[in-house]
Amino acid sequence: MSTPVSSIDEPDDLPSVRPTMQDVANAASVSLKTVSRVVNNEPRVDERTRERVHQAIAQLGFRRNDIARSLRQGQTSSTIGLVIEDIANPFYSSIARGLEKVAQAYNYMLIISNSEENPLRERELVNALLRRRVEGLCVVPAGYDHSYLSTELRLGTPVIFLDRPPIHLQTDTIVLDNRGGARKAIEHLLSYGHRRIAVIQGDPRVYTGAERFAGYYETLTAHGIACDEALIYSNCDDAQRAQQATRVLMALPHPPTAIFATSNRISIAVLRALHDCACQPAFVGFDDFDLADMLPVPVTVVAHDPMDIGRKAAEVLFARLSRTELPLQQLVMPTYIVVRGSGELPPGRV
Amino acid sequence: MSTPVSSIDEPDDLPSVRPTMQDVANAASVSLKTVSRVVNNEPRVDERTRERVHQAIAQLGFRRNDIARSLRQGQTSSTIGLVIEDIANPFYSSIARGLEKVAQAYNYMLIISNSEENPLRERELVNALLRRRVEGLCVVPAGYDHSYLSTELRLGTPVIFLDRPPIHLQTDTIVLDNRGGARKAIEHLLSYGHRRIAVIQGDPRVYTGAERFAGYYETLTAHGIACDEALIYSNCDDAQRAQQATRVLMALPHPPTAIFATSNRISIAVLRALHDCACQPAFVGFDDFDLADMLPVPVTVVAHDPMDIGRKAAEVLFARLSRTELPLQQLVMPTYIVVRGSGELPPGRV
DNA sequence: TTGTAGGCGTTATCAT
DNA sequence: ATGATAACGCCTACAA
Repeated sequence: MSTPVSSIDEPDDLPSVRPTMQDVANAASVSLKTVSRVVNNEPRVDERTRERVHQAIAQLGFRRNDIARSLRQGQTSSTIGLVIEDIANPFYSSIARGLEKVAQAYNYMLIISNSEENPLRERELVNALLRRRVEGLCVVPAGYDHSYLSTELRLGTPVIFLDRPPIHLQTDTIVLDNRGGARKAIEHLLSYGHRRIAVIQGDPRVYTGAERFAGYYETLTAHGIACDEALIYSNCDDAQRAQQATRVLMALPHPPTAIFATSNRISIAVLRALHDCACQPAFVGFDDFDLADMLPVPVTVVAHDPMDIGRKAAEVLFARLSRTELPLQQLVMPTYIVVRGSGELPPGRV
Repeated sequence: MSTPVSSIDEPDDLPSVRPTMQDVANAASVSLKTVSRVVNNEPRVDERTRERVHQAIAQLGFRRNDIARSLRQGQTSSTIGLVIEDIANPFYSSIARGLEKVAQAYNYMLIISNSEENPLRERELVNALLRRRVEGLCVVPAGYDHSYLSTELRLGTPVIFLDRPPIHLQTDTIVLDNRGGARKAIEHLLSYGHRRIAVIQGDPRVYTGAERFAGYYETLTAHGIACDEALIYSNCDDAQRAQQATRVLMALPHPPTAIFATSNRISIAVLRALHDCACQPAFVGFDDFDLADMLPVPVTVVAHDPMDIGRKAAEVLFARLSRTELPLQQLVMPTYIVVRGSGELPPGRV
């Protein structure tokens, strides 16, 4: 073995510790401030000095520490936080994409974290993001009390709620026209002669579901149709339960002639159940999904543009960050029926 | 109007600037260090002092600045970076989910950025993440030269390549068994008697596509079947082109009896085209997708577990972060055939 | 139990 | 054109 005097373990003579501006300054025989000038492309640096500094930077593998940089007052972390239920869900990943697209244009980065629909985790994640000094926050809330954010709002951090409004807190919000979408779905089915329309929904306490159910209920009532309790199934976010509900519904002595599913995941479960039993009621689902047009009976849905939610949220957020005067935003994004076949099946064929 | 002496614009007397530990210390009449102790739950603080500090914290809305905290040597940013092509693509969002799941267990956060398959942007994003001192990096590379990361590796930042290996760089890599998956697909079709098997692929320079095509080519050759150039379509990542290729293929005087699509997106485009024309060759696609089992002819695919790629990547990454001795990782994740119907159609029905 | 001094890596300010 | 010095908000080390 050779003399283990030096702690250098690389074949070249480069140290394996992360270099700082001071290291670069030493290597280039200039002051730290000159390195800072070069790194930040400030003017008034001699060309030869600049060149020398650049060489030292390349040789040492120096990279400006943006964390230290952001510590200086006025400097920003250029980071925004997003809290969602599950990034693997296409609805949320589209929102994230829309957000990130705008963020990239502003040279901001996006920290994404998954609450898994757990109020406690939501709050922990929000706090963790704020401790990291994200400059703005987008939240798809899982909890039922967001007053814990009021101080943060007062301190100037823009917080935008997506898909569901905040509770006990006033801040910018972007939601879908859930109720209107459901109304359109039910009116569509009514216009094809359906009178016994079942609904399969998830947790009725979740805002979106509650609104969609309200749209269902209101519309039937408005058309003078009494809701048959036997046709209402709740807490079917789980695919198993949605399928079971579908089977029970279709086995009723007087089954529904149409089914309305209040979400993507429920729709797919219901369609699977209908696929297995041989019955074919009319069907409309809330949320569009891939290949809906390719199924044996193409699926009519209430669609919307999730990526646009993210984009709009980002626009509001960056407007706030740039201190643009802006009233409280309460945006409602449109929903619309996409007619494909399943929603136009006539009644009386079950 | 009352005297506008104070700059306070809130009804209460709370300042609207973000408080620091010093502010809390002043409010509680203790030293900064005592506040630090309370904030970090250190022992040896008098209960009454602790209480007073907690009150000041609550009143001022103090939140520890983790950016400043991480500046102290030895402290970490507890952040990892992920560079992918597009988070809205379910394959990548599943990877992200797997990663984030493990990261959350370690109390790390995940910064996600989209390269949009642009090598330049990939590099910019990687650099931006490193400037933010992410402690580790996961990259689905778009570029063709990753030597720019060698210095960073030497400095100790774990970098893991996902789905595609790095070029001109040695580092941990997790890819799918692309070639083996393609081989299984082709052997499956061969076992059902197919001899004219077309392939529709994307950019042949992209690693995954190249491997999958190689698997196709090798397997045919190994079985003594000469590849018919007329049955090979490349650069069909665009849905339009994939559909066009399918139509041209099926209009050949001697059309293929089976089609192999090398990706998710291509599969869906091909199936759409086949849906329109009335022909029904056997079909196997690489990548599974939602509702593949619900299409009129359920779709046989080469499947894998994207979330597991993310999980495994995170495990390797955190092992490296904890300085666990670990040889260079070159993981190959398994792929397997999911038999559903479309891949078992016999030849001679076109 | 509590406090003081110094430094993390950068930028702002002011001097030379 | 270049440099010295003082922050930024926090934690470590040590002292009282």
